Amino acid sequence: MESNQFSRFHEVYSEALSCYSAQMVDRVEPNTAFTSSPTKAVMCVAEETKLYQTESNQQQWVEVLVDCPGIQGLYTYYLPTDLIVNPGDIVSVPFGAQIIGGIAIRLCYTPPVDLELSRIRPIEDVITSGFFPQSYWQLLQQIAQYYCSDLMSVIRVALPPGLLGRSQRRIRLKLESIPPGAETFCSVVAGKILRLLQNQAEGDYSVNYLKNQIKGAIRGIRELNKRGWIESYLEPPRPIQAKLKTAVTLINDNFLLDLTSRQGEVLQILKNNGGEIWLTELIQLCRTTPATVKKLAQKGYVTLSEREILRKEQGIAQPQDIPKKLNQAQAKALASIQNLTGTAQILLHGVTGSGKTEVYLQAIAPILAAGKSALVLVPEIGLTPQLTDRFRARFGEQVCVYHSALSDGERYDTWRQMIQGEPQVVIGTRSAIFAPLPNLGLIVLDEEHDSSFKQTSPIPTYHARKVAQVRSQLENCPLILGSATPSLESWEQINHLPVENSEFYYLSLPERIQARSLPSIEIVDLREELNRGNRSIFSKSLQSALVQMKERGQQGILFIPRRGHSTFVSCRSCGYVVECPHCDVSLSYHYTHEGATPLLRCHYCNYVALQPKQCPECESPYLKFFGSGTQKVTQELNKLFPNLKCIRFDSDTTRTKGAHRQLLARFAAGEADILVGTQMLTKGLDVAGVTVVGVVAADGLLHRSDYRAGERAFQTLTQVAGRAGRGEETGRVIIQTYSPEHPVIKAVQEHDYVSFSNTELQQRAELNYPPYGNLILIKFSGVEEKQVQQTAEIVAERCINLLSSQTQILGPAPASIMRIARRYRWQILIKFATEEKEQLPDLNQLRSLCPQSVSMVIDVDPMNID
DNA sequence: AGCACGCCGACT
DNA sequence: GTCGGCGTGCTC
Repeated sequence: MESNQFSRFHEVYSEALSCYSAQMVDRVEPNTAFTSSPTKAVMCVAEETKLYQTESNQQQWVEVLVDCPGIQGLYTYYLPTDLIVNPGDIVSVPFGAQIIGGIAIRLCYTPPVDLELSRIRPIEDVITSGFFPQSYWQLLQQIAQYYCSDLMSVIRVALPPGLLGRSQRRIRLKLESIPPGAETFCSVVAGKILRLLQNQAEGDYSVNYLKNQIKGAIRGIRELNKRGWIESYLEPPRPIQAKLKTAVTLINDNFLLDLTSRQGEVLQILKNNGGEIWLTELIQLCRTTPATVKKLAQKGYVTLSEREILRKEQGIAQPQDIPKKLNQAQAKALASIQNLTGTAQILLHGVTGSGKTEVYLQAIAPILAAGKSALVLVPEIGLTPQLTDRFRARFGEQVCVYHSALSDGERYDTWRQMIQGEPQVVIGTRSAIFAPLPNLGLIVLDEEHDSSFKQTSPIPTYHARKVAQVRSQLENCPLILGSATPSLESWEQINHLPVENSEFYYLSLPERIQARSLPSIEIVDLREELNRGNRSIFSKSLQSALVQMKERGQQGILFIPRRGHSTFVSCRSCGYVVECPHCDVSLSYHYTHEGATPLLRCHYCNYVALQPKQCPECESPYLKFFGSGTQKVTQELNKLFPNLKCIRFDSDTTRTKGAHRQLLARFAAGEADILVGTQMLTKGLDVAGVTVVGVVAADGLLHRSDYRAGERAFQTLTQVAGRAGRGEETGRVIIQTYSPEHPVIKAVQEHDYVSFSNTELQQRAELNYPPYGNLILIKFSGVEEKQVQQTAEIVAERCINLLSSQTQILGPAPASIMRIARRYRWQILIKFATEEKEQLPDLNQLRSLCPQSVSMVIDVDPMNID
């Protein structure tokens, strides 16, 4: 039986609160985070406190940071006598016509001087009380500042979705006042809405839903309202509810004669089960009814209580697993990690298959034993069920996962369970770096080079590694960055930092576990292949490797770097390429099933079109698709090797929940010989039977305008190659390319991270790119091309005045894909030396230069600048 | 984000 | 003349 978590939850809160308010008030500095506060009185609160203390020592005004896009600053509310609010509480407040969420920032004895008392409205409710530990609040503020974002936006990523509620306008039918045949004498839109409402059981929809369903819905709603057929109302935000379950507790085991035999049996069973059990279980166990149990409660034998239960994503039960024996390098790394005290950053550079996970596991065990928690971040949790399974096998119930694919209820419950501070391991994706663990002992970023740790939109455009670094300092705990191909940022930090800065450590796992060798990598020159008359997308080498693989009963992976190399349709006669009408990109060919009309889809805005029968330009019927997507490769494979069973693994086949796990499980069980897929294959896939890895065409990765293209290509290819030969058999990797002499290809072939990174770093240094210089990308987008361009020019102009002459301002220039989803895109790139970061002015003020129709996003440390 | 208020074109 | 479009501006 679970303990009463609900009451524990509140105990934790009240404890936290006692030391909380004072710290909190100190930390709010009116001139940093809340510059544009409409409440000017903030700064003289301390003095006024004395003045008013004799008259009233009640803090009846609360300044609230409201959750409303485009709003910054604090709003003052008054505190109804029946509510207790503390700084840091999540509250629900009226705002205009709606009710929204917000954070109570501070309590005041006096209302702001420049505000009429009658305009101040009351706090509606307290949603969650005092959970932000001191260092957590600092983390949020520092991150907001670093990423030129507002505090509320950072709070939004940190909190589970739906916690900050928002009221919604809904309409409902007034059945009694609708005349028969109503829709025949009202407008078409009104009729549509009427019919929709009539088909819904309650006759009730949110206005937003109707707006999405029917064009011009607002007009129809107004009409119906005027006719008096519907009424409109504001539904207050419904906070996520804790899920309750009834527990039955035995309180009197002195069974008297007032019991029927059935009741006696039930009590006996309850007693045998430890005296406490869920009502549903008891009913099932005794084959009885709730009425019987209620009767027992009336007679005073048992009590019924509502207990909160936590919805937690349950992994498949794992057999208990014990720590594995470490090889020398692993043992050395573990020892170094365990010697650390306080904040420190460790780069754990281990080749693919070197057993990094085992080091994490053994590093975490003593943390848990010491009553602390650990945070493990991974690129995409859905892709690595294997990792979570291993953690569950080792730590059982102490493991919980936190990522965006969880339902709101699951996220909310997991989040609250984390606050309670029981020692636990949280495994999650990017946003889990904000997991509110009060007693953090270790943070691990696995595959720290992975670009999914960076958020591109919406703001804040944070990188989980940066947040982890700040957090590790604030929480005074170590941070492990693990990778086979460390990001150049992390590598540079370790290698060229002054030696006396002992906060950084480099630990290397240069060999695979059990002395397995790294796979041999063969480079195939596709130009030569063509010269020899092989027009298949598979080289002779790859073909023979696949045949051999099948003969030996082994498995293989075919990797297709899709981005930049997707299948586009073009005319053989005139070269016309079918493009998306909303974006400046070509449409991709999608094969759904045999005989279906081919669909063309835009990867940026999801626009779908049928493939034209003939070229719209020259009317030639010869439209052909180019490139090799997963579909085409699978088809070719089936044609060439009909006896090879393959599984397609891409965003088309893995869209549904649990699909990743299912496909991987089928593959691991040997149901298929080959897994064909895109980027998703590169991460954490560990199937012992895989001996062959083929890269169909590496060129899509190599030739890109982005300055990070080389780094990313090296990482991706190395990671993919690393999937081969993880079992007994040595692996074989075949990389097909038109540019075999490319330095990235050479470095991948030699497994030579060091020489690759040195070359790459040299180039970065010359051009002052990260990690040597810092970048900030300011992105503009809007429907009106002229307006977007003008705004970009005005902002760039202001930047020149605002920033020091040391700072380079590149642009404004149109983005390389100039239009996405009908919006034109321009950008400005700011490049500056790391030392200047501190003196950078607040770029957020540039927002005031933007007309409403142009959106501006500040991307600090952008990953893509093309 | 919503929802006011307010200013211009197509109708009774 | 009014109705109803949707462009700015405010919400404690």
